[in-house]
Amino acid sequence: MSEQKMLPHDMGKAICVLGLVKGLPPEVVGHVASLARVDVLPAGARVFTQGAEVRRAYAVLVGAVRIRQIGSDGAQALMRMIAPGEMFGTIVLFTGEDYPADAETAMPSHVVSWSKADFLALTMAHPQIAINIIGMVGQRLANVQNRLREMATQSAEQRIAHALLMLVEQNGAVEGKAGAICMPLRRRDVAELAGTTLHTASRMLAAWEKTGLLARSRPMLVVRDASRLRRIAVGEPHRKT
Amino acid sequence: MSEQKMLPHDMGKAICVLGLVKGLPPEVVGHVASLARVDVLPAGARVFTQGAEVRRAYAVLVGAVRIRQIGSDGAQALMRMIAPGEMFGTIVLFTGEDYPADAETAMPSHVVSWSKADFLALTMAHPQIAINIIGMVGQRLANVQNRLREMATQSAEQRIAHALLMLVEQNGAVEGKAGAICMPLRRRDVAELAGTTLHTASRMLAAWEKTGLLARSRPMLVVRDASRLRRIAVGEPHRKT
DNA sequence: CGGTCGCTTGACTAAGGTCAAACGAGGTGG
DNA sequence: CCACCTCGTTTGACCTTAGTCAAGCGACCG
Repeated sequence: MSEQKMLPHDMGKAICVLGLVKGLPPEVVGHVASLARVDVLPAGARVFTQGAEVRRAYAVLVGAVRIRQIGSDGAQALMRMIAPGEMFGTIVLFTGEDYPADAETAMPSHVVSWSKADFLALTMAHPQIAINIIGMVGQRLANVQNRLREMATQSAEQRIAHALLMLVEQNGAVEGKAGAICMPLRRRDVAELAGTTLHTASRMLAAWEKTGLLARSRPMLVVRDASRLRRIAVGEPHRKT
Repeated sequence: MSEQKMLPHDMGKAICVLGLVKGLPPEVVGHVASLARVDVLPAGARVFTQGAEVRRAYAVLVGAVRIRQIGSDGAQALMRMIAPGEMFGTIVLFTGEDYPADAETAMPSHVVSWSKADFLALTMAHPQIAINIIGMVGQRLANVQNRLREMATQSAEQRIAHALLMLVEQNGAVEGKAGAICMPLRRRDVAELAGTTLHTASRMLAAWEKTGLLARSRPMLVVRDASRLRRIAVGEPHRKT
């Protein structure tokens, strides 16, 4: 795993993008930054492995990370894509369990991390950090619960639409009705995000590309008409009750 | 909403069952208890409503509470059943959003609660409480993520089996291979938990009752053979990849 | 005793998963 | 520079799961 330290003042700036340190005085941010380690990773590098003991908490500075969970039966689900500025593998530090998923870079990335001991100490020392973490995980929880409900009640088409919309929001690169998803996204990724098969996802996306709803700029996707996609996402009810 | 205060020393004892106050000195537990309110509610009472402003954090002392989310299309999903000793409507206090779901009693219940201001103040004053909350929500998140993966990859039969197993674990009333689910559970509840329809759930449960895997003691269910149910839950793979 | 609510059951259907095969682009080595 | 190999994708044909529609039953409550 290739790794390097940034200069302190660079770190301070880089760290600021994290919600983690919101509301903290600059000197504390500096302290948080001083404890951080930065790894520069190629695409496809494993950051941590499902079932492994938790040693560090992570965040993405540049690039993207795939968080994938594998069931005991071997079935895979893509829990989330991590965009720059987001943390991952953090909450599990507080539950004492092992990593519940695999994390691997989806493209060349810079990943910052803290040791478990340092991170726990920071949390105890600065209640504001704890509050920030609760807020972050609260939003994650709300997000996952929404996906759970969608998964339970909506059609494959709607779920795929929702997955794309989520990715667009997450990446923020929106202009007008269009929004780019700034990370490599394979059909299989979309399928696992939406809880469907590679084949169904491929058919659906191909159809949408045909109607100009989507465009592809090689490994990335561009949503050309977000409002139409949103209409599909809430679509006409397919189930009753 | 019928409501009453318990005597202080009773509250202290009752509050102790909550993971919230784990590791706290007795006098702090007493303080937490002194700020609590207890409501005695009949079955079917609304505790809070999806979309309403967050004012209080809750826990169940006796009884059971259904947490149900309704999508914009009207589709309903049962996010969780709350058993005695568990908290609900708590995390959202820290995210500043509205309640993301409805909460209503599934049977006559005693519900304890704290005001938002009190609860936040407690959290700031005692980092250990914040840590406990992160631990709780972390486990919730892990649980929901597991359900999400199951929802995405498993058959209706497996998901229903998982839902029942989860409820048995949650209620702890296990003896040998059998485990009672100590709360009223309608077919519809099981269906919404497992992300399937009333009809499919009914068929499945009826079949399992026929083979002696399950038994029904009026509004509750008893799992007669947990190991067989577990075998169904992990069942032979229905999907590839 | 009647009404409501929850449950059961059967017949039908369609969404979407499975199986199979082939294509295209990108990278590598001869 | 081309041949080849691999990985991701596309597409078609088929079939199963489970959702939909439609009744009817039984139990509990007022």
